[in-house]
Amino acid sequence: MSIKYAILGFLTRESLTGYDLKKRFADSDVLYWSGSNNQIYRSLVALHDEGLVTRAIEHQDDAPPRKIYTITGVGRDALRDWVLTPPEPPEVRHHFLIQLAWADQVDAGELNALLDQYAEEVHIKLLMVQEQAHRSIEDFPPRTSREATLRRAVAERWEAIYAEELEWVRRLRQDL
Amino acid sequence: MSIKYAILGFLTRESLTGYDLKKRFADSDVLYWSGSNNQIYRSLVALHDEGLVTRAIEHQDDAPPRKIYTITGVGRDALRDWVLTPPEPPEVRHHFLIQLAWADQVDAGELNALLDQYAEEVHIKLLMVQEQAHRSIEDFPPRTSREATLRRAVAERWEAIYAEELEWVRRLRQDL
DNA sequence: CTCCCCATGTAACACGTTACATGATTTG
DNA sequence: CAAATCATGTAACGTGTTACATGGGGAG
Repeated sequence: MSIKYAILGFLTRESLTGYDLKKRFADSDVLYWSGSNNQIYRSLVALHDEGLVTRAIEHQDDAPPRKIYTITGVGRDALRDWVLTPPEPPEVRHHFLIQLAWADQVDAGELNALLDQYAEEVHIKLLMVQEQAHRSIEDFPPRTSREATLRRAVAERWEAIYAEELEWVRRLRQDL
Repeated sequence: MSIKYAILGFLTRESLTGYDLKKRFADSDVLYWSGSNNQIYRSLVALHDEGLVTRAIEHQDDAPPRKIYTITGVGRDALRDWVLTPPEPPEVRHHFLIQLAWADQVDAGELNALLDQYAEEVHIKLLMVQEQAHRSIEDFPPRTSREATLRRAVAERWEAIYAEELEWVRRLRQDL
């Protein structure tokens, strides 16, 4: 369920090398994969085997050859099919709430410090997704007004997730 | 980062068998692990090796022996230490937002159907976490008022996550 | 001269899921 | 009689992370 479609998504905008894709993933918090070499290069090989991308090899005498991947018609169809697969609710791995659920054993000072630390972390995340949203719109301006609406909605949702988390933890801090 | 502490958490309330723990995980959406046999039985062996739990074997002639696990003092300390480890923001694997980001290729009818399906799924999740929160409080009433506050805060957060997701998708449906 | 960027990839490990395997007792 | 519940576990697989390995070019 899978990074492969995220790669195909990027390739709809432009042809890219594995290295380029790695940077795209590294720059993005909302695409939650680490984007490690292993995953990307393996996925590209698989996508190529399945005929969803083509590979152009640009030989360079003094450096390793650049392999530039381009999405195929079949690839575009596969991406479209994936977009229409039955949607699932987000999987939220909320470590901190599990920690809190067993936090009655710690003393008040430690608990406050924990909440403050958490608020700080969430705040950083919020700033990051906000900045990414701006950069994304600058770097890849939407081509249709519908795409603009969708992209705005996606960005808003990510911002709201962290903004609401931050409000919640601050409220809890007050309540205790 | 890890299921082992969730197991220790359950064991602070009562001694349990692997099978009991499996049910606890299966009943819980917020503890995001599947709670498969493999994970639980392996974790229990590891916890036992580390001295964080003790194992009492209750032999039964006609059935496999029940192995009842009890948390040790060392185990309680380990759990307490874990609760105080630096908190991290939630990891949100938001499949659907990735789908939406590339959804400009589908037609309006399909997109609406997709959003409706998604709203339905999220609604179901919301009902589930609400029901779980009630059951949890009935089955394991909090022992201190501080624990009650914490448990309420945790439950509220889970409900809010899905409630806000639902509002968001309904708003987007209107906007399109 | 060192560090970062470009550009490729492999190997080992950790984590998690599904399916397999066994067998008694209770419920419909 | 079939299915679910109790109770244990193993095997195979899939996914994802970290670390390893190589090597040229440019910036400070």
